[in-house]
Amino acid sequence: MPAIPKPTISRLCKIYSLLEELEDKGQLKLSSNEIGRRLGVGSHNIRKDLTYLGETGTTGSGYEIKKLKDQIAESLGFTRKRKACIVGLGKMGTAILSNEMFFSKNFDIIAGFDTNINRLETLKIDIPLYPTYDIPVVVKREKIELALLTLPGETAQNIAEKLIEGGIKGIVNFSPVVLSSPDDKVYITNIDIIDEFRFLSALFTLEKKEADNAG
Amino acid sequence: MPAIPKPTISRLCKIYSLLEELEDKGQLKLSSNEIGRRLGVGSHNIRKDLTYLGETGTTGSGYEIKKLKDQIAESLGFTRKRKACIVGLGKMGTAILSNEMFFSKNFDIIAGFDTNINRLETLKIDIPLYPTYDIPVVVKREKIELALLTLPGETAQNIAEKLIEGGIKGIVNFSPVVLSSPDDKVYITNIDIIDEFRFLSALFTLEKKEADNAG
DNA sequence: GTGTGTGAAATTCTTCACAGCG
DNA sequence: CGCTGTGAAGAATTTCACACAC
Repeated sequence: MPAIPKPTISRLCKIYSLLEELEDKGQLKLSSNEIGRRLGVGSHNIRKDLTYLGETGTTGSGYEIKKLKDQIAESLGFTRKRKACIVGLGKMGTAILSNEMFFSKNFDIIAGFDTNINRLETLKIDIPLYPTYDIPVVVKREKIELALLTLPGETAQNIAEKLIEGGIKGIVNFSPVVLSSPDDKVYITNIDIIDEFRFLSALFTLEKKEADNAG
Repeated sequence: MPAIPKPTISRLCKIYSLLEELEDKGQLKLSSNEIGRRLGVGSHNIRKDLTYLGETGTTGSGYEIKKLKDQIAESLGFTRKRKACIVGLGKMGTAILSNEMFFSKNFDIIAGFDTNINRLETLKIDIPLYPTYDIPVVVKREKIELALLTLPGETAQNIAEKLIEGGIKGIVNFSPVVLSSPDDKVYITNIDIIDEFRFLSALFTLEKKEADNAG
């Protein structure tokens, strides 16, 4: 079987979320058409994506939600919970932590870190908290695989290096700087709301320019 | 000139952020190599991206930061500020608002909305606040182009329709549901931290499977 | 020598079109 | 019939390789 393309992996993750949502609502089946509509993608594309899961169940009238979900979980490795941590417990970090949705079935947030030691003492969070200089040792000891960075600014790169020193495998960076991986063994995803706003603005602009050229 | 590919637009937005950051630090020039390293992309790719800006300045030893930034702004429409709003003023929404970085040079957040009217009265935020049923009329009146959704759950789709009714042009959805655009005139970006964690987990898993197969 | 610019090649990804199944 | 599965065609994107400029 050929390797699964990155865009397909990304869509499968979203499909998985969607399946969770629909399963909670009690829905049992759905079609590639419905998935496509919900994700803003053609149904062809969805069906093609699903072929990478090996056999996807011979239905005929759509996919069985529970089964499909299990197959994605199996292929993509969502069958066991992974350990994660959060670095930066300012407003942003605590907001994300308090959002109960974050305690997903797939991840356990087992540690929090912050540079400000006083803050650590006042927070009412029921996960162990540590100062950031403990990152390498705690990450290594607890075998933490994933980290979420919610730092106010500049410090992100510096912290990322501590995480990597501890052997972290992936980082989702929510801090307003572009984080780069010094090492190709560590995967980094940068999320930046401003960049997303810019992306959308660019789409408006380019769409408009095109229309002007056509007219 | 051919249309700019979407992936290129996305990278140009990130490059723009990077240039802002470096400009603030007083740096004057940088090479495609440096940009590529910071973004985790090949320098070829960066150079190719930059050719879509028309002439990018005949340098020879890298790009002049200020000039390149202006060219991106010009091509992608970052020359004027766009009006934006935020819907959902729970912990997440207020955290993002209080993050001063969000008051970017490119966007003005001129309104906030929340369903909970009592909450609106207690918040100390210096932008006008409205209940969500006012969304269509306020968005239309203020000519708001962009919206950030930070809602706890289910309500997102419903709110999105109110925004569209008001004539919004783009939505960045931070709520934990996949939002779909009922209308192709409205661009929607879904950001979901769990999905990003899943994506990274999938990469680990697939990388490992591949290694196992090879061994 | 270091670094950009770019057509062409290579690759990756998406779309199509249609066979096959319930 | 509606819906899935899939090889083949097509399109979009990335990578390459080398000419040119400082």
